[in-house]
Amino acid sequence: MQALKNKLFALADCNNFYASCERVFNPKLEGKPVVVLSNNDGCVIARSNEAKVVGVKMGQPAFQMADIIEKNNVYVFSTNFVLYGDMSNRVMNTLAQFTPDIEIYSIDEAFLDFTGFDTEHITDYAKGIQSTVKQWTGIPVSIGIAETKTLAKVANHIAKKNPEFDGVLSLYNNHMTDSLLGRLPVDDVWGVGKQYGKFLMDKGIKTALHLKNADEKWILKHMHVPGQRTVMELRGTSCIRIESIIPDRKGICTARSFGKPMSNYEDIEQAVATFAAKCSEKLRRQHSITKTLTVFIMTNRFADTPQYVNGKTIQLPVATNHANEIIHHALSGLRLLFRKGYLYKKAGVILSDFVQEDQQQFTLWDNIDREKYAKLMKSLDCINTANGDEVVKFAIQGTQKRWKMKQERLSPCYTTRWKDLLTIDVNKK
DNA sequence: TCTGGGGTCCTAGGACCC
DNA sequence: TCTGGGGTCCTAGGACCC
Repeated sequence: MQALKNKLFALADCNNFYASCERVFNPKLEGKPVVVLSNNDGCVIARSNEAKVVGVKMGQPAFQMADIIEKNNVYVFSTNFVLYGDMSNRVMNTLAQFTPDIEIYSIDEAFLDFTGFDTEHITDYAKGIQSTVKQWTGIPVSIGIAETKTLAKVANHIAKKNPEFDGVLSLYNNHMTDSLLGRLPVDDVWGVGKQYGKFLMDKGIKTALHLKNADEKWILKHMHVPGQRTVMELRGTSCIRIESIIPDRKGICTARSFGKPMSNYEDIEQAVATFAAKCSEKLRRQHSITKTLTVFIMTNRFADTPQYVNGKTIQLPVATNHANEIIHHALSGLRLLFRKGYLYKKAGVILSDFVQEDQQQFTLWDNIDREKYAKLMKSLDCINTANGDEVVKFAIQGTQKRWKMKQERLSPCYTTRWKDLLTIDVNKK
């Protein structure tokens, strides 16, 4: 493991990101409990602080909290990924102004390389970033600073949870570090999940400080290389660098639960064709072609009805990213999988085993005019990028979408759809 | 009635080779 | 009777992240 010398990292993380996005264009939500639900309006995936206070739990199924919602006037939203994606771009573009090297780690988080920055005034610098992001995008962020990414994560976590820090905390040369680590439960450390968290607790390693001081050999034995790296990082030795170039995906998956159970083959066929088309589009975006495709279908595992879960993996004769071929193979898999008489709840398509587009290997018997289809795909992507998803699509994808997910509480696409643009009455007081 | 979706990395173990 | 040792590749499964 190679240690990186004299590094300084910041982690900027948006507070309750999806809930905050809903608030930006809907000021009446300010100070009110707001929650955002997963696809299909299933579980809670984001909560404003006020929603946390009234007892809404992360991951809780929506139907189990009808009481809390009613009693506390909780505002509930379906996921609006178009809005969140656009807001994320705005936040990331703003953050990028403040460092030469940024790693967009997730939709609401970025690592910033602060190496070589003036450490004496680093907290003020971060406060400047925080207020700029708020002013330019309306999104509140918290920023943690430290010599390693893991410690920057810790700093961010503490800054977010303790109001006295105003959302910015630097652990660089901070004599409080160990006492703060001593108050942080071990499973709040980045890289320690549920399983390892429980395991460590059972062994008496209950806090981040315990983990920092744990025996390295023992950690290596039980938590392997990633665990060892976490311990090193807690000790201030940087092992995880900034990855500013987004690597190509090694697998691409599009899967959805249906809005209601489906038994009809044609409905599921339309859904699978749509997922396959979506996968191929993601694949083209990174200029890859795929050699392997998996299609799967399943019934509702929570329901008291006959269960069926199955998948089919297909090796493609020639690697491709053309929608027509990917759809064709997905549907031939589906035909083999489908059994009559079940109520299906979810289906999906997974692509794996990629090579670069320009490394295409043709076979002797390939009689498809690939150049022609490549042009077709280019036009298709062009039109859909300019005019919105699925403006042009394949007939097999259907127009009814009886399978479509439930989104009963969708907010407008304030920033990406002309008709959803807000109008402001300047005369009104 | 109602329970998300999309990724990554690492390890162990089996098959196979010389 | 006795059954090496080292390497690679692949896959399944388990852990993690958001």
